[in-house]
Amino acid sequence: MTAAPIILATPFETRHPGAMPAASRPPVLFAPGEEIYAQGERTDSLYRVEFGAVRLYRLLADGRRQISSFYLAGEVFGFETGGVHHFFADAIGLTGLRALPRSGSREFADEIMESALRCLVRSQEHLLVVGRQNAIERIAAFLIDMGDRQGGLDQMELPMSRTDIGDYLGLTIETVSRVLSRLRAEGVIRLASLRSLVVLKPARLRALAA
Amino acid sequence: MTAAPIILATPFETRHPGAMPAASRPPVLFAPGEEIYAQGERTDSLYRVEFGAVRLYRLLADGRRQISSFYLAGEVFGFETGGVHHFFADAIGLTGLRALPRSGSREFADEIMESALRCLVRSQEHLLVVGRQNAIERIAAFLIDMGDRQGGLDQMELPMSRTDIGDYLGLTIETVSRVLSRLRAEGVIRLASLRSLVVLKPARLRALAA
DNA sequence: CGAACGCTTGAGCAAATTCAAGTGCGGTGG
DNA sequence: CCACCGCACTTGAATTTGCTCAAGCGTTCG
Repeated sequence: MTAAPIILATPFETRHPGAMPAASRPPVLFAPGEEIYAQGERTDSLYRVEFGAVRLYRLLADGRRQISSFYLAGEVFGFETGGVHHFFADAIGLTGLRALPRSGSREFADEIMESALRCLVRSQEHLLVVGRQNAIERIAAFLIDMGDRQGGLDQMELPMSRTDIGDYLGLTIETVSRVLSRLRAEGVIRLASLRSLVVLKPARLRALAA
Repeated sequence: MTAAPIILATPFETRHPGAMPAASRPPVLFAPGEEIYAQGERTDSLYRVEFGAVRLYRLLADGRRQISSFYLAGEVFGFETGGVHHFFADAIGLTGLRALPRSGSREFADEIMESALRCLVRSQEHLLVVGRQNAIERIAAFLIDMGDRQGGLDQMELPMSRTDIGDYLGLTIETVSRVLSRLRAEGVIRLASLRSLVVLKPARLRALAA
């Protein structure tokens, strides 16, 4: 949640990608936990994740956090209205971003539109998970989604912490941990390490997600 | 959830607004509970609500339902990707819709884009409510939102049933009812009728929503 | 080696759900 | 006009799910 103490020895580019002129430059680096933008800040560009992962979230006054989405390598984020960010965005691990120009050709605009709409559909699908599914179903749906977005294999990396997963799924960190333990105990998944996971019984996992 | 037995004596227009040619025609009527479109159907237009109200939702295999949004008079809905609907939409009460052309001038496209992005922001804000707030906070946030969308007065109509409200907020109908009863008992709201509500203590309601 | 951090696990608790009766209102028919 | 019926809503009691609080574990880093 707070910026990590890492100091990037050789910043590739100016610290603010919005100021970056063209597209074919090296990506801007963000340290683990570093803020990309804050709610209320002005926005003039979109970002594509080159490597690493990003979390988008909102906060309540008392500190409760809801992560609305994660963005992995290759994905685009930063859609906003009125030229102002409505969410916070920060890098999860060491992350490289490339700014995309807001304006451009008609085809490019259409592509952005399509991207924004996919984002909308995804967001509303996630609402179904958070609003109407129990803890096991939420975790199962999350793991399936993460797998699909990492090439559809049954091996995946979870770049985010358990707290992040909880704040994404509307659960506490303890519940996330308990459900993962239970899935492990049942032989549905194997945790190669804390952040690296193999699905041993994909069919079973899919059944749990429904 | 199912189409009401009302038969509209004189349909203003063909039953499918997507087929409607221009914009300046009388609106297409939908009976209470009537389906506007289904998940998986092809889409080629957007809709503006002229009067009445619309619910957009998704279903789980076992019948659990999550309403992702309500649309009231003046609001636009129907944004989708790949030309296919990802949700079900139906009329809540007697509802009039006007189809908007998908294509058009650049300014019109920009307006649609802005509308879609507002929709995205709204959806992600709602996720915070469903994912991280308790029953009282959810109902309070819902009432405030409904009031704002009906002119910002403290008097409002709730066109939807308690079941709809529950399916929107991720609560059961009983919990919705209990919370409304409690707000009434505390003098925060007054229920003129089941579907008509007055906020007596707006400040208190706002405090509860946070 | 010790401290810090992220994660796991357990026990008790609270909030919301489930199950089960009621209540009231609008509409229909006698 | 009034009684009845159906439906949406309300209310209560018991249950369950996930949360809170608390302790312990393991890995990493200074």
